[in-house]
Amino acid sequence: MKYIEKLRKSGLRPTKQRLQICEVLFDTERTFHFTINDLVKKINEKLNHKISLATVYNTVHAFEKKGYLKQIPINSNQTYFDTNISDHHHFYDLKEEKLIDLENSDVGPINIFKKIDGKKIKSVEVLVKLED
Amino acid sequence: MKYIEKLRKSGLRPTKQRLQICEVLFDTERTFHFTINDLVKKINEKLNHKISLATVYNTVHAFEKKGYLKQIPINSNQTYFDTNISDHHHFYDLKEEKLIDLENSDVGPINIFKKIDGKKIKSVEVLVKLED
DNA sequence: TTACTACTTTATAATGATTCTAAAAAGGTG
DNA sequence: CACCTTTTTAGAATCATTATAAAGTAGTAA
Ligand SMILES: [Mn+2]
Ligand SMILES: [Mn+2]
Ligand SMILES: [Zn+2]
Ligand SMILES: [Zn+2]
Repeated sequence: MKYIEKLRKSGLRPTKQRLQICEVLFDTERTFHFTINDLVKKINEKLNHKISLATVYNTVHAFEKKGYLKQIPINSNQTYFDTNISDHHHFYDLKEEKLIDLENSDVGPINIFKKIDGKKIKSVEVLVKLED
Repeated sequence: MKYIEKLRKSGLRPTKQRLQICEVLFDTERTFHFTINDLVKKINEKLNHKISLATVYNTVHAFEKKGYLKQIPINSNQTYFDTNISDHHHFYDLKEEKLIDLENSDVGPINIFKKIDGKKIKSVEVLVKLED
């Protein structure tokens, strides 16, 4: 399996559950945005059995910490994650409640003129809210 | 009181609780960011009695709907609000877990080249995460 | 293979922010 | 005041997320 090495390199044991979650998350044509609930549904569809909810949470957080997933800041009662870990921005369709990627070429360069002493910029994220 | 008219114009009855919350939120030198919990603490400090939690939630949401408060999208278990309703962006200090305003002059113009059919841009918000 | 240890999974309970409920209180109007 | 609507409130309910702790598994070295 191609994910075994990836997990080992990260210091994560390649367990059955983690490998199966890798398949659901990363064996896709396109990247996508999801909540934990979305992911549990995908797992139940793709596999014919369940992975415990605690494991799904644990795994997603482990993957996020290792940089294989990104969390998207958005006002929702649920946390949104992204399998697209490149630097990029988002549309948020308020009616559909769906995120849409804005690739870097879709957004002009962003200049931040203000500086805070002793702090470095870690990331710059743009959220563009869409209405009808 | 200066807030009575403001509330009346919005179709909100100027109740004692709403006026007191107005004082805590808007009788300040500077705008600020807060969670519901922060606000409850401020109310308990400024006034010598409590306003029920449900009323604080109701009022904040009513004010947000009327445009007197903004919600700031951020990854937190609590919802952050802003008394600065101008178009502006934010630093988020990851260690302090504090928002810092970026005025429009602190950020260069932002160009979004992508369009989605039938959708209009409602807002563009930049979140700049800071680390040490 | 076996034994050992650390890590992982799991069911379940706990937490905590937010929302709901429905009855009491207060505002607006005449 | 009398009437009606809106608002407040305490408390319960909801629900995403995290914690717990016992059972299972992976890695490793004898
Ligand atoms: Mn969802
Ligand atoms: Mn706070
Ligand atoms: Zn994305
Ligand atoms: Zn602000």
